[in-house]
Amino acid sequence: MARKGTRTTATKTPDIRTVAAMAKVSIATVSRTINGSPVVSEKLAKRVWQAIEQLNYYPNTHARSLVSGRSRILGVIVENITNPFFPELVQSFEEIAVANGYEVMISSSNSDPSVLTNCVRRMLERKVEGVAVMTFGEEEPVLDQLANHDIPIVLAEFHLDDPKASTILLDYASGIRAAVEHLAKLGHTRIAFLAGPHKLHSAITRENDFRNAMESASLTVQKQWIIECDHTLKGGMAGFAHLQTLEARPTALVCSNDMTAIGVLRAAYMKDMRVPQDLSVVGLDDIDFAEFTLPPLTTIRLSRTDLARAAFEALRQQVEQPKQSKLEREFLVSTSLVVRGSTGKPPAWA
Amino acid sequence: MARKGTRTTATKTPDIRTVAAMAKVSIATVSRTINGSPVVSEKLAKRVWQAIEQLNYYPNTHARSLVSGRSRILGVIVENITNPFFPELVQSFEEIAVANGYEVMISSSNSDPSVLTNCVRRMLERKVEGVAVMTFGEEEPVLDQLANHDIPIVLAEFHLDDPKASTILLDYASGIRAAVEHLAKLGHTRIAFLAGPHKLHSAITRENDFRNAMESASLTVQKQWIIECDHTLKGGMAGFAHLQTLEARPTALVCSNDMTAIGVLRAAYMKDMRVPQDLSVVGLDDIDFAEFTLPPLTTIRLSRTDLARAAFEALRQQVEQPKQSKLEREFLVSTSLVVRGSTGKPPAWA
DNA sequence: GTGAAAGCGCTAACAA
DNA sequence: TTGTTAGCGCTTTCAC
Repeated sequence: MARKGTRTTATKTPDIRTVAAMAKVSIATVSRTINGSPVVSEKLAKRVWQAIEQLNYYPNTHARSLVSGRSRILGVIVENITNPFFPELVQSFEEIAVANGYEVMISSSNSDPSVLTNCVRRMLERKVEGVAVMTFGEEEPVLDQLANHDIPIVLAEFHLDDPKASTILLDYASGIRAAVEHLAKLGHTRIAFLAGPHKLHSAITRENDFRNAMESASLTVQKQWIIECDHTLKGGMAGFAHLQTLEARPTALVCSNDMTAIGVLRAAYMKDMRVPQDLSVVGLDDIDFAEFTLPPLTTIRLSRTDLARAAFEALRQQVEQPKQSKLEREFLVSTSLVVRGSTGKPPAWA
Repeated sequence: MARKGTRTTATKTPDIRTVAAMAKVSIATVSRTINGSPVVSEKLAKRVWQAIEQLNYYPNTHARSLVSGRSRILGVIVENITNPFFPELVQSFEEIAVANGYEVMISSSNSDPSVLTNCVRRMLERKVEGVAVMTFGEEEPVLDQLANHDIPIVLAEFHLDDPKASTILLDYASGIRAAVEHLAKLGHTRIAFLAGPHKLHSAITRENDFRNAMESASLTVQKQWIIECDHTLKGGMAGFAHLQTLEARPTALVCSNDMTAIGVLRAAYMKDMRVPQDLSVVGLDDIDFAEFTLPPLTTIRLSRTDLARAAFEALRQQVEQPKQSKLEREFLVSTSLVVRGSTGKPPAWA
């Protein structure tokens, strides 16, 4: 094989045998060298690495996975990668995973159970070693599928009573409290909350956290100022419009997510209301775009990097040294306030 | 890894033998059934599918790839998935690929050659059947790597003289011409262009297309109104600021990308200039956020769906029936104008 | 420390 | 039409 001056002729892709032949060792030695086995003598290892380089050889991961039983692939399921919340999450997860020698398989569920089922199937076929389900409330359909296969799984805000399953808890309370305190310090007392859809577990949590934060700040929550929106731009616009119909109006607004806040910004702009002079607005998530709105959005940051790190850590632990204790399978990700330009003192009339 | 006859306890994940045993057929029949071979009798096929379902069996793609020599994985390299241009591209590509029985491996180069090299290596190890390099101008480092491995590759706006390489050409001209005509029709004659960094091939193309469009519209291009920015928000703000220092000012602005336009929007807002009353602004890309700016951005849409479709098609053709002709390896993606709220009549003073 | 050889789960000849 | 069998490229005993 190693004949004829090892130039890049139109030969076949080199395999472990090609390397072994060129380095004049057995394929076992090549394998050991690649996998960093300490028993290989330096001399042979050097020859092997040289051959590998010269042949431009890459080990075939399929063969590797097949024989070792480990694919070193982790799956990530998000609701939709075009939702601005997810790209950064995916990116961080991938970086961490790759740095730790894992490959990542990404899929969007598009909030469609059949799509979800299908992408879990694909992941199972590729023999992923663990799956991070970052869909925030559409988990049910995959649970059985995954659990049946005894694969480690980590869920955001969802508890699964299975020793292979971990949970990531999001601590919205701290960020929401910081937001309310920030507003209170500016002089606001009339604070409204544009909630998310009540079918979402996380939306309800956020709303409750808001109530608690108000109480902590000795502020009164007006029932009519808590409005259920739907986490979209249009929802935010509608929420704002509804608030405008009220006799008594708030001077500040905390929104259950950034898109809602951006909707408020737009609706206010169209009504010639100035933010923050006439109305202060706070978002939640800190999507990349929050910094580019007019004015830049003050928001409660939910760090996607932290979330990704927690998800990866949860999975790795389960893969490498399964934790029996339920507590050990729980991870907490916190939130924090990012003050930008959409909050200020309340208007004079208030 | 001792072989223990054909055990079939519920503990281990079922393999093709398990299915064969349960369906009382040979593993070849199971394989044929799964792969839709027409020779299998209905009766046996039914038994096989039943066993598959009952066992919750998923074929192991690693074994499949190994023996068939086909991984059915396509690689996509983007510059950075958190760049708003890419998520939709990735999403579309994945949808199309999955619908056609391919899996997708996504990687970000982060504009770092060593990261890029590393992710190509990982793709090669996973034996991808083709790679779409959507980095728009950072291709060089991967070219040799990929070309040496004789793998189909498709590049955006980059020609590679290799029978395995296809190119996607982006027709900015049509969209830019539409934008200039739209502006001209509104009454603008004083139109500036905030260009991208000249090191980017595509930025220069866009600038030239703008000049041509102006000429076609019988409008004069003022040299001082063509400003090299850097495709970022800050760059757009700086470009706007520079324009303000000029004696003669434009009434409308075409930007080389959306982020630049958004920077202009912000800078104008801070200077209390109203868009579009005082200044009309046009972007390019139509990132998801363009529709959420204040005012919503009129922009030249570069369809990521079309781009994804072209990239997949190029790859598939090369994988399934390689095209020799250079022309057949070229794909064109066009652009179009999306009129929103950031363009209007020129101000009275003009 | 090194090599020979037995499979990992599957597909594709080739037989029957 | 169905079954038998030889590998795909690699890791991992087990000898030496």
